[in-house]
Amino acid sequence: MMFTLSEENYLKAIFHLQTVSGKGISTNAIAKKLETKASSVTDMIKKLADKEVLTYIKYQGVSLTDLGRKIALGVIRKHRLWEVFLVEKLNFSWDEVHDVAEQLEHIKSTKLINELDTFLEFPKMDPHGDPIPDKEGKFQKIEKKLLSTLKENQLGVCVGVNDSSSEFLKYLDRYQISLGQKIRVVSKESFDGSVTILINNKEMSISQKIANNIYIQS
Amino acid sequence: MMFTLSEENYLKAIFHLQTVSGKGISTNAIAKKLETKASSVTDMIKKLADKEVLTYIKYQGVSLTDLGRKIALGVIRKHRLWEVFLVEKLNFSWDEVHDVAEQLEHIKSTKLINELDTFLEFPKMDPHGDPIPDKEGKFQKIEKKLLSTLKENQLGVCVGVNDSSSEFLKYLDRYQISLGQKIRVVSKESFDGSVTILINNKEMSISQKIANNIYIQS
DNA sequence: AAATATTTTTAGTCTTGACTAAAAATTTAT
DNA sequence: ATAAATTTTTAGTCAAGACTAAAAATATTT
Repeated sequence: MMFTLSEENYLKAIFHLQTVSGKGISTNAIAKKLETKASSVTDMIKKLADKEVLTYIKYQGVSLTDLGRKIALGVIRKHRLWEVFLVEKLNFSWDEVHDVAEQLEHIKSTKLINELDTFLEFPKMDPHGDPIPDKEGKFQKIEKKLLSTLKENQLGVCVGVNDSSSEFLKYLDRYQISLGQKIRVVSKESFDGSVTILINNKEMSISQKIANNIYIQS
Repeated sequence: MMFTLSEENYLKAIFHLQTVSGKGISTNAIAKKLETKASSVTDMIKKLADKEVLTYIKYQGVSLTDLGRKIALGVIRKHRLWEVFLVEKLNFSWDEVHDVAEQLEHIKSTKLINELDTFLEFPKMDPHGDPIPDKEGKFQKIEKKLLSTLKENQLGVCVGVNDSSSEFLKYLDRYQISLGQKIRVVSKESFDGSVTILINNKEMSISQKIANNIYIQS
């Protein structure tokens, strides 16, 4: 069975939504994620249900089948391996890889992706700290929590980001926040949720929105 | 100006046809090359003429403009660089690269292709001996002739192939013919055009069709 | 120079994946 | 529990890129 670029993007979007919410995914949520209209989503999920990659009950959202999950994980594996390639071999920075990887993830060739995996020496993480599924779709879940959940005086290490947009990543670069960076919470402001942190012995304040998009292991 | 995957394939096909025939390229020739119908070609060349990448006069075929030529060369550059990558870094053999490169050539990112070029150390040839255009679209034309044009007792080196199909390349592998291989013409059969050649001190006979698809420098 | 054959274009249709507008179903609020 | 708001689906369009069948133009024969 073959899947088009659009179909793969739908499966990936639904997979990501599913790992967050657990429940059946609403038409609207998919539309929002893919920046399209709900009516387009209805059209597509009917087609995907026919292909047995998801189950769909009118007015009740969708849920991936095992096959759908497998295909989504295949696309995610490709996306993340290409990101590693771009950063490690082609001098891309972590804020430049997303758009190109979005294209490369749709290249069809099993040999290509497995040889790429070998060439890169089987990386377990992409440049944003997200796990790379293996051939079978298995990946390690790492223990992580949002920076915003740390208490005052707690210390942690940045292990990932929740937002991989170029704007956000550039912001992090400016504040010297990268994967592996040690971060200590100095104080938290209950008024606006902003957090004062200590990085490389420098104190700085970041907004709640930022703190909600940085994953920490502590 | 942005070009779709289909548009790029048309430009590439017309470019290749143009380098052989010199003249205006007929609708039928394009249809044959792209394995599509003449009517589809007419539709597309109208659109490409609107975009000013080719000139088109009804019933008289088409010819690329400088812009069209530039875009075609960009796609060819990408195709050939990816082929080098696949062979040199990912253990592909020369008969396995074509289909994957056909996909990769449409990835849009100037940084990607120029960094890839750097990573590969600016190769001048792809795995089939075809020249790789540089950023400006310039490439070296090498002196080469068909094996079938060599005279008896002449010696030459294989520098390219005219047919990059997997079947043909696998045939060459079986007969130990690869780029750089020294080949001596022992005798030629005027009856069917077949050629007896000497490779690694072994004599073998190849058909005219094969001899017409191997490029030699002598 | 007709007649015939070939090539090319036109006209109309199809599929994919999107869209808008309106109808139907479901939720939320009163 | 009914009204109002929201979500989802249906119905009808549209553009890209392909197709078939037929018409028009060009080439080739005789």
